[in-house]
Amino acid sequence: MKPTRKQEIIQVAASLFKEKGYSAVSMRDIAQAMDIKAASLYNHISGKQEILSTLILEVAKAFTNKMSAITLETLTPLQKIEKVIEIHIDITVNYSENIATLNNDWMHLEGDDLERVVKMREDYEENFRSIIKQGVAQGDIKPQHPEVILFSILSTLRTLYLWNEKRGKMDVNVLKKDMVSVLIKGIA
Amino acid sequence: MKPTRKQEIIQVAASLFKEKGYSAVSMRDIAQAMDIKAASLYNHISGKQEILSTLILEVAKAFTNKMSAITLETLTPLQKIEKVIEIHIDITVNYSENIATLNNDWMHLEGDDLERVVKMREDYEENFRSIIKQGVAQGDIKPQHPEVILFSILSTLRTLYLWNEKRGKMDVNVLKKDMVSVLIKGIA
DNA sequence: GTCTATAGGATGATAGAC
DNA sequence: GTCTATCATCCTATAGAC
Repeated sequence: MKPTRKQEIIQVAASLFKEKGYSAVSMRDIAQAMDIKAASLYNHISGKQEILSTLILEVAKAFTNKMSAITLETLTPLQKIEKVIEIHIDITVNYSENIATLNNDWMHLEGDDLERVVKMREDYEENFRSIIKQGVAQGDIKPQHPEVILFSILSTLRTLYLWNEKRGKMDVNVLKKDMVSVLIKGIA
Repeated sequence: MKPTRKQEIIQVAASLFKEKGYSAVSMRDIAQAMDIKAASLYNHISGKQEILSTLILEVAKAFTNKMSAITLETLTPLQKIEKVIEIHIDITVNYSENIATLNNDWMHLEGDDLERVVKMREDYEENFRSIIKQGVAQGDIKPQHPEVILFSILSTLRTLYLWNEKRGKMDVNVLKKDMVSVLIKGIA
């Protein structure tokens, strides 16, 4: 599929945003990377804000959809956590630049988009928290502070995008197995 | 100890940088937060870059020093990892805004400062990697990919600063114990 | 779909008065 | 130590020609 000009702009912008952050990238930077002038961008997009919200909403929706699908499945809590780890790796492989922007520049969203994304993130976390609490209640997960478990797994998964160079050489399925093992069974 | 005016500026800037990122905060923003005019800032600091490099170098040095001290101690690899987790929590409690800036805005450093900080981070990672490899060699740590272990622990520790509101209610020593347990022994 | 030209405002930083 | 005034540059975005 040949990308539309709009999709091209968003992809180029995503790569620059990942490198320097939304605020440090100008419309001129994006245009220069495409070998056109900044004014030409506005024939395809309404402004810089549209690039940001498109980029972030795309991947935020992916996470939300996958997570609610997992919640509905009939699996043990530990199996669900395993699935969460796997979908995180899959989405990271496909949207690594979007995730950088979601993590680092969500606060530069404006209006309804900001509210929506914050809400999606809260819902996601709440779903994850429920899985952990259920695992603790069933005795499958250690009676540790659920917040500590949630935080430590989630921060590893959320920064996976930073790890793409080293991961590049690793097979995705090997990475999934290792990650599941380390996060669930520990290292000792 | 009463902070100097310069230290005040850096502290106020750190808080704003943590919230919106270095590039999105103007000298006028910093001045406004101190109830003075932007031009007055230049009586105390040479420019925005100086704020950034002071902030980052301060905490980068703290990590580097603590890490090389641990390397020299006579402990088992697992005990060393335990110590690394503990010093990360301690430094995060004391420098939470600096760490946000180190993590998110190091690429906006210029000249020698940029090189120095990148090198310090590489050295830090290399020390950590050595500890893990030694643990694997001795059979104390699972023969998992050392990179996966390194990455998963380090990304949890590096984003601890994001967790200060929830952590606020938790005792630091309880947090250390839980974190060590989750990261080393897993959750199952 | 891209260009030139430009508006209108923000930005980092300096000069010089108090 | 802070101020006002200002400079030179950069920013997002628009208008209108091709």
